Amino acid sequence: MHNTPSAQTLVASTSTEFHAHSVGLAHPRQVPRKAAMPAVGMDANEAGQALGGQAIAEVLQLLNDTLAPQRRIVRAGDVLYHAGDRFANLYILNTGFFKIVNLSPDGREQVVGLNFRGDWLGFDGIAHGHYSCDAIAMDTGEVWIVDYEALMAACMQRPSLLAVIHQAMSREIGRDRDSLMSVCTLPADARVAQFLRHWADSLARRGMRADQITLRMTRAEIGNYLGMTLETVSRALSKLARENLIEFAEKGRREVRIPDLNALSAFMQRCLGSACPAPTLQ
Amino acid sequence: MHNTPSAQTLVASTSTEFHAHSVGLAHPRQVPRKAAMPAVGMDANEAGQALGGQAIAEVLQLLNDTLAPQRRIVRAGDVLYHAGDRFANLYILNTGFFKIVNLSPDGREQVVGLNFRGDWLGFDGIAHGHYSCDAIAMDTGEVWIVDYEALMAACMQRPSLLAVIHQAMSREIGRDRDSLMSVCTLPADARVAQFLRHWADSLARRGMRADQITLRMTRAEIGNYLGMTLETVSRALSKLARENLIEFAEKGRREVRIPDLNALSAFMQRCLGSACPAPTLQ
DNA sequence: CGCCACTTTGAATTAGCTCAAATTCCGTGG
DNA sequence: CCACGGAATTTGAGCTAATTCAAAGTGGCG
Repeated sequence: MHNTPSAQTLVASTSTEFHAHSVGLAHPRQVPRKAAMPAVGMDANEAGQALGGQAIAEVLQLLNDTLAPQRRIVRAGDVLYHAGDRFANLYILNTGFFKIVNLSPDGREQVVGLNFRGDWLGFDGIAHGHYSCDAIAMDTGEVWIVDYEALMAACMQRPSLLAVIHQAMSREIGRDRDSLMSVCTLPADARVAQFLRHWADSLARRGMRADQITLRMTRAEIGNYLGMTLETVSRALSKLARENLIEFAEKGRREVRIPDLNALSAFMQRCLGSACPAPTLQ
Repeated sequence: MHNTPSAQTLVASTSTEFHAHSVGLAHPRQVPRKAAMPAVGMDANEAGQALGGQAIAEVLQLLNDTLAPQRRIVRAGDVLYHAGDRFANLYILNTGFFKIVNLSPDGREQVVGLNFRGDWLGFDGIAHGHYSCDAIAMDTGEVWIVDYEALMAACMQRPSLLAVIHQAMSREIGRDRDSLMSVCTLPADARVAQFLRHWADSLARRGMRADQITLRMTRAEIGNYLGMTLETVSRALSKLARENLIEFAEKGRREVRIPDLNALSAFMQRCLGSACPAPTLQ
């Protein structure tokens, strides 16, 4: 792998393209060795991975009540914060979609996260007092701005608020690790399938329809996020369409219908199976 | 890429075997217990990256004073917690060395993190009330066990303690994202070079000698962590040795001397350069 | 209507994987 | 102390998934 950052530019961070957001990797997490697996029907991982729509609403409510955060409307391409900016705020995404882009000194650029409604942004800035990546809106949306110091002060009064934040950070850590696992262990086709599945799950969890998703990123951005070239993304999508696992809307290739989510997961497994006899790791 | 989880097993997760490095005894281990090693001569570059040895000592001191955490001695192969275990504690690594392994339901296994003295373990469990990965000792060491609830209670009294924890979580997020970027944007050779560089920097930051590192993982484990096969790791290391960027100890190939860290970084850049004209990713 | 960015698809190339064999290590037991 | 055996490592030789290069197709928008 290793797709060179070069030529095929990631397009547009700041471009005007319409939004995008996330999906990441969803995939089913471990069957907890000894555990109580929750939520039926939904991916184990995803089940707890994030709060459901209801919970998100509650958190937003709580924040609104305790801190009356400032609002900010963003449009596609707007940069909420830049790598290197002084850290002062955390942000909560009320509507819209963001991508998180890591930058290396030598010019490499990597999409390391995609965020949906209810997600927090800016945790990366706490460690060093400066954000370590760019947060870029991929669509029109609204973020709530929370002063970190004020938030901490509020937390001292309300432990439940603190718990909410810790859960959000913990979830972020889990998501990032899942991303790494996907990139390291899945072949390209499976990664794309999982990407779609994750996106759909993310929408579903928030109460939005999951059978009809609008990719808010170019093939180049998806490829960057998944660690492959835009051509490979395109080929993978074409293959999925050929096998009727997805359908493109009549016009434009950004709208994707997913008739059967489970079929997508099955495809993923098939990709894996066709190369690995029997793990038995450990 | 996509190295199949199959055949080449990752060795040992849950096993109790001493696996590996029995080498453990015969080499320069980390600094003694409570020595507050000052970390002189550390890499300027890395200085701000994370807490230095001094800061780590202070944090340990603070924790010791406020919570008198329980201690646990671990030996190579010991599992601190399993994916699925009920979350109750966070852990701080006082001495030793851990790997964090993510598991997927279908048997894939992915090393998603490596931890050194001063690092926290267990944040991944906060989100869902269950740990989402395995934490496995790779050498003899000591961890301090901190009851999460008690820690939160203590934080309500001491905001500075809370800040410490948030910084640790934030750093973890940053590290994970850097890993993803490495895997996605660097060719195999560069990834191995960066891995060594990172390891050395981690040691230096903690006041240990960085020119002489003992890899406590098999080639298979390193490969898994870096998203490549063990053969590729081996070839990359051989290449680095051929170019005199590293030297193996007379006996055994687990001990690596790094004459010049900057040369390693230069090598990395060279790997990149030899394939990419000019980014300009805007 | 026409430009431009995005996408698709094909063909050639290659980094990294798979398979295989030889070598070195290291722990164990005689 | 040395021989034996399993595990880890190295190295070579194909093979292949994914990349690179190239060209044609499509859609959105001024």
